[in-house]
Amino acid sequence: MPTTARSRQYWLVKSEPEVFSFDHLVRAPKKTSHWDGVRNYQARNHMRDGMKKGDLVFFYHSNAEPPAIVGVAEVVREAYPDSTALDPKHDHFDPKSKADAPTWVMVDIKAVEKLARPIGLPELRTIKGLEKMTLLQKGSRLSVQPVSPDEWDIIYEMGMGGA
DNA sequence: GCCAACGTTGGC
DNA sequence: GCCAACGTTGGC
Repeated sequence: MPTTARSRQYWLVKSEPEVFSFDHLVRAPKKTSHWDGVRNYQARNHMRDGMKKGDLVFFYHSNAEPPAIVGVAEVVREAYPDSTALDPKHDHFDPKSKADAPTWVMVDIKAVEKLARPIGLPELRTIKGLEKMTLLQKGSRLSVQPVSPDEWDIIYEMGMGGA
């Protein structure tokens, strides 16, 4: 099997809707925004090493009532340096990150579609087949996390009201 | 607003 | 290298 063959991967990103909601993304120019401000190494690694153009992303609203998966986005640009880490005036400035060796990266994501029905966290917890989903693990705070194809299919089907 | 869980920092 | 203290995340 050719090693270049690689099927699309799936992800989930969290955002507080008060700060940046899925609707913000939909209304952004070209429905696209950089996903900056990630300051966690594991999340950074997922963006830097895992996210490829064409991968699909669930957009999750944290600190919402209820917290919920609300939309689908697509990776349209792969990891590049997060300029907000290099700007001393920026909230997300990180003095340890250097311009010639940036610690933090961002990707660009584009809104694809809003779920016909948001799938709230309490409901997700009841779905068979999602027991191992990273989002649902106790104490899980990872803001960029992988989603398995099976998990993706289950949630997408529920959200788009098929069946 | 509370607080449990997590990640990071820094003293030793 | 350990680990206590601290800051943050994010559900409730």
